[in-house]
Amino acid sequence: MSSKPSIPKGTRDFSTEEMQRREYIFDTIRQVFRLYGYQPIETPALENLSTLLGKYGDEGDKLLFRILNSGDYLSDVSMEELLKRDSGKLSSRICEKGLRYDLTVPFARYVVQHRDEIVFPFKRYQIQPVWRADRPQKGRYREFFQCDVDVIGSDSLLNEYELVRIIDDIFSRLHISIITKINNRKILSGIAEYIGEGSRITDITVAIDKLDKIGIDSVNAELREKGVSIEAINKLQPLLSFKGDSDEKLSKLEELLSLSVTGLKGIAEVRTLFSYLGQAEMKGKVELDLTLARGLNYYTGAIIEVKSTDVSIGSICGGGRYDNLAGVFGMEGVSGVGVSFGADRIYDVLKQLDLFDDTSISSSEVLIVNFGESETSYALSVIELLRKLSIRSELYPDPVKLKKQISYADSKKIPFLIIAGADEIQNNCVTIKNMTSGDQEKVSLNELRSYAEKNFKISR
RNA sequence: GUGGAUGUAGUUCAGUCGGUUAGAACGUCGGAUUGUGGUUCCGAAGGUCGUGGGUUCGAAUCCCAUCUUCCACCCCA
Repeated sequence: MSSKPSIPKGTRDFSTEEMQRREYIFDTIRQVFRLYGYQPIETPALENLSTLLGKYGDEGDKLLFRILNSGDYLSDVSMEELLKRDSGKLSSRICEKGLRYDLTVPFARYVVQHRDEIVFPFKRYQIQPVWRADRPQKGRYREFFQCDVDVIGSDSLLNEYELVRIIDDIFSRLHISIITKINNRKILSGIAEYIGEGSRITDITVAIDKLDKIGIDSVNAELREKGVSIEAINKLQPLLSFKGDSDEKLSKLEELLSLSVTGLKGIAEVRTLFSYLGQAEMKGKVELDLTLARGLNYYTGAIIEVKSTDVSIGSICGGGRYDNLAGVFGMEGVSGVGVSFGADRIYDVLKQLDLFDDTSISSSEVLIVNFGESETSYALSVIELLRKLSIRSELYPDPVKLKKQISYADSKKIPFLIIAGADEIQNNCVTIKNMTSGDQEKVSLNELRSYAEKNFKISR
């Protein structure tokens, strides 16, 4: 009966080592968010399904984890409904809550719900797990952490600029080289208008989003399958094969889309954004990518996606501007823009590139050897002193063999050992062993404080 | 949700055609060394062969189901 315990598919335990690395990622991201003036909020893991459903398209609705009502959840369901076995309908009768699917929709809900308390423009960040009932793969989990930054209540393109700047700042601090791809939903609308298929923008963008992956012929085949006319597809071809830098692409676009008000507006927005970015000292590359569409149907302006140049793992950060999201919750005319960092994928990238600095992940700076009852009070006075100096220290809890205590320090990468046995106590000193070099020296209690301040790392 | 691969000690992996007691390396633990780790030497422990059924005199090996992980779609961080 006692089978090994396990955790649900696509979820993970994080070891102490992994957590220290993850916290390094979260800390880096959080520091940068704060540096740019964003403030944290949190929202519940559970949302009402009415908040979540219909915001991510049909596909998204399928991937929502639904939570069974508590108590006698079938009490209101008739036998007739049960016998119909319509699981879609039935689930809406017996589930009224779901796990959040991303942080943007709960944020929109938060903004609408707290509109009277919020000072606009509202700059917030949010670092929390989200859940998707997706089939797991590498870099794809059912529970994963997103780190969102958004500013809501401002139309200014300075916000887009700021987000791209944050992206560059974070990834350069993490030493990940990236390419930030930028597009604009208005340009995509313009293109759809230009080829005479204005109403099919979603089908068109989803298809051309795959250009990189499946090639131009397959994209055209998919468009035809979706019912886009051959004439329109032919008209689209030159746009898909634009060459040159972002400026050149924009100029060519401007000619082609000269009759589309929306398209021209998108071009102007991208131009402005690139002119801001031109003044910044950026580490990573930024480019206009007309094939960047992204699935989410709420983007209305800028679309942003970040990829690692060294590891292929899908996007590690993505986002854009959404004018209508708060409108879904009854608050019109409030525009927002934001991006989301995928902490778990960033972890995978750092891991694969061997970029974690594991030298700083020891639990303690100093281990004090435990010799037994009669030496304990001496050891305790030493550890009190060290901790007062903000030096991470631990006393080995059991008086086991010295060999064992030293190998404990070794395997936990603790850099210093303090040995205080009968000899040291008699001479009012301690023996300090440097675990890296193997050297050891005697230091008197009087000098311990200055020795510690000089040689031991102080924890923040 | 569709299609395909995978699973053997804590870890990475061997395991012949279905045949006796399932092996190795690393790691762990003990000893050589009663106050000195990371090197060396000696020794030991550790397995329901993912799980459940089936075929067979006999199954890690063949068949079915199921779960996990991974891959390609779909979609996405």
